[in-house]
Order: sequence, then structure tokens, then C-alpha cells
Amino acid sequence: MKISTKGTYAIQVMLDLAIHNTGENINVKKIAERQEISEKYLEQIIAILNKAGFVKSIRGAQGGYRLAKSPDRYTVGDILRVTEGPLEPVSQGESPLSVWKKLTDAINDVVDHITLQDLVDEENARLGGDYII
Amino acid sequence: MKISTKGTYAIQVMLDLAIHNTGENINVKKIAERQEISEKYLEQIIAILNKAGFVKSIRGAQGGYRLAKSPDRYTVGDILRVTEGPLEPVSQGESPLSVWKKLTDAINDVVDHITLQDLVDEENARLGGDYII
DNA sequence: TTATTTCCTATTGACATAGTATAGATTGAA
DNA sequence: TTCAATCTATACTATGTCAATAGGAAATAA
Repeated sequence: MKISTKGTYAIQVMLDLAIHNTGENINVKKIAERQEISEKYLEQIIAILNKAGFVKSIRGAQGGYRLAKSPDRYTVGDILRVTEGPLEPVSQGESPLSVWKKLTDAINDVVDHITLQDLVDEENARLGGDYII
Repeated sequence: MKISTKGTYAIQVMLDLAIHNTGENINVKKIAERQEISEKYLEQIIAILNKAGFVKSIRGAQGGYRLAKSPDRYTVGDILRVTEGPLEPVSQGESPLSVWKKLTDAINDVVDHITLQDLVDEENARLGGDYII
């Protein structure tokens, strides 16, 4: 009953891009340093986000990544599902009890009502509001 | 983001014991047949339920298992946590975002408000109510 | 005693996770 | 054009978990 690091790292990446959104491109190295994630592994996760169109990549020198949309237009559910697959703790049909559907619905309901902007706000509040970009 | 078969099998076992509760002991073989689960693997799962005091075992010939309490006194959450461990999709402290706590709370809230008796009722309804013990 | 049944421990094959390694393609600043 | 910075792709590996399988010991009814 775990969300893998792939999913949590993806959230961290998106949050990092949202918070450090100065107009400059952000490269993998910086994100990896700030989030303390292996650079090479992070590349693989960002590749997924890129293919899904969640981030825009700018290649070449001074390249990097940016969010494709504003943070209020991503939900945590969007990001988790693209990295983790369907958020369904028991496969459909495996055991025909309504409890599994209720569980699936509850999980998706939570993550679909929290946006990336919510996480940004939370992070800003956590840092006391007096942090510099 | 999966509940393993250990957890779902445990629910099936408990439900089987609840439904076929005639006063006689129910042995692993019968449960394994009815639920279509490997007999040997089932032994291991029942051992967990036994150690947790959820079922009572009677050894020797004509032995078997029974529920330790009436079905309305178990929740699905009780059974899942004893087999799966804490229902916590992201380990505490791993990523300090409130979304993970909300998710944990939502999951536990669902499974803690469904009893084994609820599953029995559901199963009886599913079978049209005209089934024989 | 014998058949049945639980109890206990060890082992295994398949698969997923979380990386690491290597090579290469593309871009843009100088 | 040069060349470093950056993304892209693939392969490999170490570790762990899952889902059994296997074999036998201990208990008990008949």
C-alpha cells in the first residue's frame, strides 16, 4: 500500500518548478540538488512528465525545464497517475467487494482536489512566507 | 499503490469464516477450495490472523478455525492493517506535504467504517438472499 | 495407532523498485 | 564552427517484496 518514490519525486519536481518559476529554465542538476534526488534517476522521472506534456523542455546550453501550465491547473492526482498508473489499490474484478471501489474513490477524491498551487501555498506558509525565490 | 493479495485474501478468509459459521470448525482446505487460493499460502495468512487473535484455531483431526468475535466487531481496516501493516501510502517524514496525511486519513476512514458484517450482508444480497449455509 | 489437521521454517521464481552506467543526439552561446 | 551544456534512450544491477511451494513437526479425534 505504497506510493513509490517515482510518484513522490514527481510531485517534488513539479513543486520545485512551480516555486522557482522565475522565467529562467531550470535544469535537472538544480532540482536534484535541492530535492536531494539522484540526478540520473530524476532525469527518467522528468522524461515521463515531459512526455505527458506536464513540463516543457528547452534543450541546449542554458536549457532546462519549465511548467507547461500554471500551478493551479495541475492536480496531485494528475501527477501521481501519470507516474504511478491508476490509483486503484485492488485491481477491478479481483475481489468483487464494494469496499475496494469505495477506497479507490476516496483516494482519487483526495488527490483530485489538491492542486499544485495548493502545495506551493503550503510550502510558502511552511517557510514563514519570508523566503526568497 | 496496491494492497497485496495477503490483505485481500485475509478479507476473503474472514468473510468465508463469517458466512460459513455453523458451529463446526472450518479447515484451511475448505476455505482454499471455496476462495480458490493456494492452500499452503493460505496457511501463512491464517497464521497471521491467528497470532493477532482474530481467529481461534483448533488443532488435530476435525480441527480448523473459527472467528474469535462476531463479524460486526471486526472492521476491514483491522484485518488489512494486521496483514499489510499501516495503511500509509507515503511514509511519515518522507515528504512533508499535508496531502499524504489527508490521503492516509481518507483511506483509513473508509476501511474503519466497514465491518465484516457489512461484507456478509453485501455477499448475501449479491447471492440473492436465497443461499444456504 | 492412524488419519487428519494445524503449526513452523526454509526456499524459490518472478517481478518491481531505485537506482547506475554508457552512449548519443540536439541545441545554442561564444 | 566549436564545444559545453543539456536532454534522450537503453541497458544493466542490486535489493527487496510477492506469492507461492515444500517438508516436516506437533496435536488431537476416532
